[in-house]
Parts: sequence; C-alpha cells; structure tokens
Amino acid sequence: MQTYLIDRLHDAASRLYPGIALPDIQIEKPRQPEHGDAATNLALMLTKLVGKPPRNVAQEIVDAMDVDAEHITAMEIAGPGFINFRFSPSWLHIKLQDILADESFGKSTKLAGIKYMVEFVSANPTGPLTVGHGRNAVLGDTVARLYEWAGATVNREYYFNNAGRQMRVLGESVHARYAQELGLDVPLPEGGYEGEYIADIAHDLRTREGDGLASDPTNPKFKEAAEHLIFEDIKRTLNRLQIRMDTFFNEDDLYKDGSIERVLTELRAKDLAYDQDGAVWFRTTAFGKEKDTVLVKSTGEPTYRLPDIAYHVKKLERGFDVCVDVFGADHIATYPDVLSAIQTLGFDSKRIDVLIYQFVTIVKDGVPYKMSTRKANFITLDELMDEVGADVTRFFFLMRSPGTHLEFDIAQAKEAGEKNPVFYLQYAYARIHSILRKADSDGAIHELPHQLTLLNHPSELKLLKTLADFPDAILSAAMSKEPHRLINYLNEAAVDFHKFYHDCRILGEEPNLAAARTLLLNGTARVMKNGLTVLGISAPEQM
RNA sequence: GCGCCCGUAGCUCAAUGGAUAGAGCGUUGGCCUCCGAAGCCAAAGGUUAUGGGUUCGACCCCCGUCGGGCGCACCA
Repeated sequence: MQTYLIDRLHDAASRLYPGIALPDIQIEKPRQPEHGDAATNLALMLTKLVGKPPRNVAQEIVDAMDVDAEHITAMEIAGPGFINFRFSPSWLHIKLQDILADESFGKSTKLAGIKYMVEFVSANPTGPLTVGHGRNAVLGDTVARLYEWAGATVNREYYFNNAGRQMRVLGESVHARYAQELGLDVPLPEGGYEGEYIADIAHDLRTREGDGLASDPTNPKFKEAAEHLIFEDIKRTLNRLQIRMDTFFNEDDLYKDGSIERVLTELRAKDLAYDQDGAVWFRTTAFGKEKDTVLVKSTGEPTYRLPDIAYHVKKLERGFDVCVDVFGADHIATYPDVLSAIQTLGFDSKRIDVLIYQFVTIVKDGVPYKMSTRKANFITLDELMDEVGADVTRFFFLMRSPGTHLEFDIAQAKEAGEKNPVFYLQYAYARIHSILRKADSDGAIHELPHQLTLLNHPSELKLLKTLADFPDAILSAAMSKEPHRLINYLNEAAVDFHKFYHDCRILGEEPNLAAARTLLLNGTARVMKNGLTVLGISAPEQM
C-alpha cells in the first residue's frame, strides 16, 4: 500500500516539477483517525525547493495524482500541508485475499540475493551462558530471522577462542577439582573458576580417564574435557532458545591458515603497523584516535585486535555481502579500529555492520546484582528458562530497544507467568483458534471471496489495515535491526483483534457475514503466527 | 580528564523531524444467562532532566549543564 502511494506521488511530483531532485517520499500512519489511513509530508518538503506555500504545493500534487478510486477514496490537505489518504474498503478486502492466499505472508524479496552473516553469542567456552549472554543470543538470532523474512540468506556464526589465558586457568581449575575429588589438597589456581560445573567436569573426566591425571596440572585433557562439555551445554541452552548456529569459527584457525600473518604484512606495507619497544603497533592515530594501539605484545603474542581484524577480513573473503556483529556496549570503542583496518585493506567497511545493545541489569530482591562467570554467582540462561520458559525469555530480551538498558527483575520475571505481555499475543492467537474450531464443527462456513465486501464495521476495517501493514513492519524491524518494532506491531494487531472480537459477533450471524468474519479470523491468525515465528516464539492453538 | 550510550506517567518502556507524546504494570470505577474475562471500556497520572540553538514544525538534530551506565591495558 505504501509502495503504491509512493509510486503515484513520485509520478505526480516529477511531472509537476521536472527540474527538481525529489526528496525521499515518506508515508506515515497518522495517529489520529480523522487524519486518514496514510499521510505524506511531501508538500512540506518540497515547499522550499519549488518556492510555493506548502498547502498550494499539496493542492497541485493532489490535482496531478492519478489514483484508482478502487484503492483510494479520499485525498485531503490538512494542517500545514499534509496530504491524507483514505483507503477504500475494497482495497482492504483484496489485501485480505492476498493474506489468505499466501501461507508465508510477510515475507518479501527486498533483500533477495544478499548473503548475510550474523555473528553472535561468541562466548568463550568457560562456563554456561548467563542472562547477560541472553540478550546477545536472542537479538542476534531474531535479527537473522528478520533478514530471512526480508528475503536474504543468512549464516549464523559463533566465534570463539579456546587458546587464551582464560582457557588455561579453566583447565587448571578442572585439575584442582579433579585432585580434590581424589582427596588431594590442591587449591584452585589464582583467579580460578569457582562454579560447581567445574567439579562436574572433573568428575566426568575421572569416570572416563581414571585417577592417573592428578600429577600434571598442564595436561591438555583438563582443558579439552572442559571445553567439550561446556560447548555441549551451551548448544543445549541455545537449542532450548530455538537458536541453531550454522557455523562455529575457532580463532585459532586464523593463525593456522596464515590470516594473522598476512594482515600484519599488509598493514606494514601500508605503513599502518610499526615496531616500537619490542611490540608491533597499529597506527590508529591515522584514523583520529589519540593513541596508537598494540597489535602484537613484546612477548610475541597478539592482542585480540589483530585476530579481530583478520577474522573480519576472512568473513568478507568468504563471500558474505554484509557481516553483522552483535556486541555489548563494552565493545563500542574497539570496533572502529576494525572498520578502519578493513577499509585500508581494500574492503568497503560498510559491509561490516554492528548491532550494539546496552547491558542487562540484573535486579534481585530489589537490588542490582553483580555477576561474574569466574565467581559463579551468575544466573544462567537455563535457570531463567526453567522459571519462565523459553517464550517469555525470548520475548523479554526483544521487547525493548537494543539501545536502552534492560532492567531484568528476577522476581518479576519469575512471577510474570500469565501476566506477561507475551501471553497477550498468544492468547489472541489461541482465542482465534478456539472460534475457528467451533466454526468448523458448525460446518456452515464457505470460503467465497466476494463475501469479504460484508466486512465494513470500523473495527473490521481497522484490523484489516493493520494486517496489511505486516510486511512493512517486518522490513522496518529488519532494516533498523530493532526487533521490538515487530513486537509493537503485533501488539497493535492483537489490540485490533480483541476490539473486533468485542464489537462483532462471528458465529450465529447471518451465514454470509459469519463466513466473511471467519476469513478475517484466518487472516489475523496467519499474521499472528508468522509474526511470532519471526520472533522465535511459539503460537499455541490452545493454552 | 577523553570517548560512546541513556535521562519520557509512581515503576518498566514506546513514539521515520510531523498534527492532540502512547502502552503495560500499579491505582480507581464499570462489563460475562451470549464465539476463551489470560479479555474489553473508562478515570487519574507529563513543563519529554535542564539552558540555549537550528526550522514551517523538535522527545528526536546541534552546543552547554546536571544525573546514570560502559569503555579509555603490551587483559579478552
């Protein structure tokens, strides 16, 4: 509907003002019903360019517009120079037929042919995923789903590092628990992992490998056992959240295949890397930073920045058109370095896109709660899902803009239960199916498209308009990487449905009308179901 | 000290630079002999932290101030 209006406005304006570069035409949905079903501020934007008062410009555009009366019943000029449009009911009826004819209504081809890579979670395997990782995981997965519904192909990737200091300490921690299980007095290493899962890993290792490993804390079996079991656990948790990764990428491969070395050589060739004090530095001052940054320490060990750059080069070389990174706010200062490097290495840095989300503040018993994986005083994602379920967990992380701090009150989440907003959407869907089941058992419903013209009640027309907006809602959420926009949309659809349900009877009405309203129910159900699917939330037909 | 993010109803949060800033929770009061009351309707609640600026129009953009969060390592 938007595209139709934009095309007609564009035609009219370019005929009227041939020499003028038209601004992007925007269609918006007025808040006040008396302002119609769609509005544009085109005349206001053109007023300066064409040197005429806005209302005159609006009048000229309206006079020049060639619209089908089957689609638009009125074009009004209002306020400072808005043009308001009213949709014809018959157009809405056609839209409902479109919805009913297309099982995957909402999918578009806007991003068809574009290969996306979304990298997210990327937690090193040192412990179970916590609520802190939850926002990352759910945001990344949902953005990937949105791209898919917008027509793109998407690869979900998990990037990890199993070689660093953290992992060494992890192995030593397993060793300590292993030795302790044998009755030996071996303390946890400095900064070791205190979580109970470490003892479980040690116990499992002992069951498989016997008691002979205690003498050598550096035996790689400790670390390997930990990594294996923790990854299994992480995958199980993601699975519960309806998240499936396509690829796992080990940072170590960048060393093995020479990517790290190659990037360093190229940066040196461009005089962006140099030696000083035994270390290799990245000339970030060339990109406006106050200080240069270290790429390789004097010990010969690279900092994380170098593999980060090499990894992004690798992603682009692997043939992805756009690579999205999902980052917590703490990474905000480092990714510009990666972008600068990518650009100077000959790639378009616009192909790297970053979704930054603000931290989750855990509130427990009314006070902010400090968490640390190492100290094991965290709340795991699994524990959270045990309490509130996967649907509520996903919904909770998605319902707010990524850019705002998310306050996660454990007590509130636990008692949310039936009151939780996600149930409002699921309830609407279940209610529709309850009526449909009854309608089927009555056996009086025929699917005759012309009956749709009986849908004329204001509540019916409002619901139809909202349903027709669904594809645009998905695109808006996808392009902005803001899934909460889709939640807001679905909420509006549910409100419109409940209002319709309240105002209009379905069963027991005159058969033609009952049939038409049943079709409206089917269309609503399809939008609700597809919308919830995009969010990774179940759509139960009974609850 | 420098950089980034955030300040909107009592609380948690919405709102492409658009018209009268909206929901949920909480509070108050209505609505089931009738398709699911996990619902609907209504009331109350706001100088959008603050002072300037930009323009036809600012919660939104720019500058300052105040308050909160996160970064500013040869840690990841």
